[in-house]
Amino acid sequence: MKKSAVRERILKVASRLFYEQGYNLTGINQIIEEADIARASLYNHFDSKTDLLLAYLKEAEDVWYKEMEEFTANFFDPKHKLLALFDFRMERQNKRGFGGCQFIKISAEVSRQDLVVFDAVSHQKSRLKFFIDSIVGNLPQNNQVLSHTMLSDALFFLLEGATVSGSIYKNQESMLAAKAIAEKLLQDSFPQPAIKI
Amino acid sequence: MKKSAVRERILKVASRLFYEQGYNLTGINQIIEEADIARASLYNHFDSKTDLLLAYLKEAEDVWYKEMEEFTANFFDPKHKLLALFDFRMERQNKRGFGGCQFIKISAEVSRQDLVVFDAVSHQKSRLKFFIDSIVGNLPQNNQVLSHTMLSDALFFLLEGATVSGSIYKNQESMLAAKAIAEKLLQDSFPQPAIKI
DNA sequence: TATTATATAGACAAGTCTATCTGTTTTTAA
DNA sequence: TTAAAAACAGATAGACTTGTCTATATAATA
Repeated sequence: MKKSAVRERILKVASRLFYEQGYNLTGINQIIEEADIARASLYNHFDSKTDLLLAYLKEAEDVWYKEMEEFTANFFDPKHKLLALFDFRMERQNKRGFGGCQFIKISAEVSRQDLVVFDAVSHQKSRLKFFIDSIVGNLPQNNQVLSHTMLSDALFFLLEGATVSGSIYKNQESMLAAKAIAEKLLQDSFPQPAIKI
Repeated sequence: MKKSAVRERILKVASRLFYEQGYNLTGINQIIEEADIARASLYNHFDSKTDLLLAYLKEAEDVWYKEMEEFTANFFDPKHKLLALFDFRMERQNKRGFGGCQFIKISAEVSRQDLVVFDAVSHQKSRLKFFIDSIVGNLPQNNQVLSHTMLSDALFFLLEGATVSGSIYKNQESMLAAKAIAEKLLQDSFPQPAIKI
């Protein structure tokens, strides 16, 4: 079940262009030109531009999740594993010139009625949220300021908010600030004071 | 200095279409059709489609900020004023079918090199951030879990993250969760225990 | 009332877009 | 070596894009 090299080249070029200049601003002509393949080859591997978009989203999710798991696998302590998520996204955004989240970007480019695309996007987000939930579940029971449910939500929103903010200001300050907040939220609070009355 | 009614009609229709179906998926033809004006009239009031986009962003920022200030003006206590921000955005997103933030959406649709557009977007975000900063400054000095600087960042990221998340899942649960977190963060913590040693 | 500004309709240019099709060449596999 | 599969180049359809232009009609103003 070896995958076609042509197909992979198309997908690679399309992924880069969709991310860097937007889906709607990327034409089929540019893709076949930069991938250096025949027009018919593209339509042989993908039914339509929409089909190519869906393949891009699927591929992007697989790669994103795999890389994220690899990155955070170095950390065993739940607290540091969660904090590593901020480093992961910061590093990624640094590499990609602060273009923002691939999935959020696409969801902003397609029609609201495009349920298939929104499904693909929300699928990726739910997967990240589920990952966070599971790590938070391994934290010591409610030693934090927030309940586990709220902490999980908070970390998710901080990651998303900082990614978007960073993509607007084109810098990593947002993510650094978000990580600092997360660190505070993950701190043990209200330690029983070792005071004898 | 009365503004042209035609200009306003163009801007109103363009605003709706840009938001609901995206900037790139909205053609000049559809705008003049739905605004029921002549093509030449559009190009008399706006130099180009890009010019119309910039006018849209400016108008959107003015309206957004005005409505936000009106909404939160009912609250004097800084804590409740800050929490009202979450209600404001939730109400707005409810009305607009959870289409997400107007400014983030546009930033995802234009080329990265489009600095004029990115300036307009970051201007609106900075204005919101500044507003939050000023209210947080009125809170009792560091009675919260987070320092004022971090609290301000946290509230901003929670708002942005929850807006984006809500626009993907098309529901208000994200904003409700974000508000609940904000409530916790705004709570006075570490009250000096009335315990005598 | 005469003049100027603003609106109208609609043709048109010049280009882009996605997708299909024909026919040829190269690669793969039996 | 031969047959099938997959790549190629490139023309073409047909619809759509932004922006310009001409010419006419309406509305505001002096």
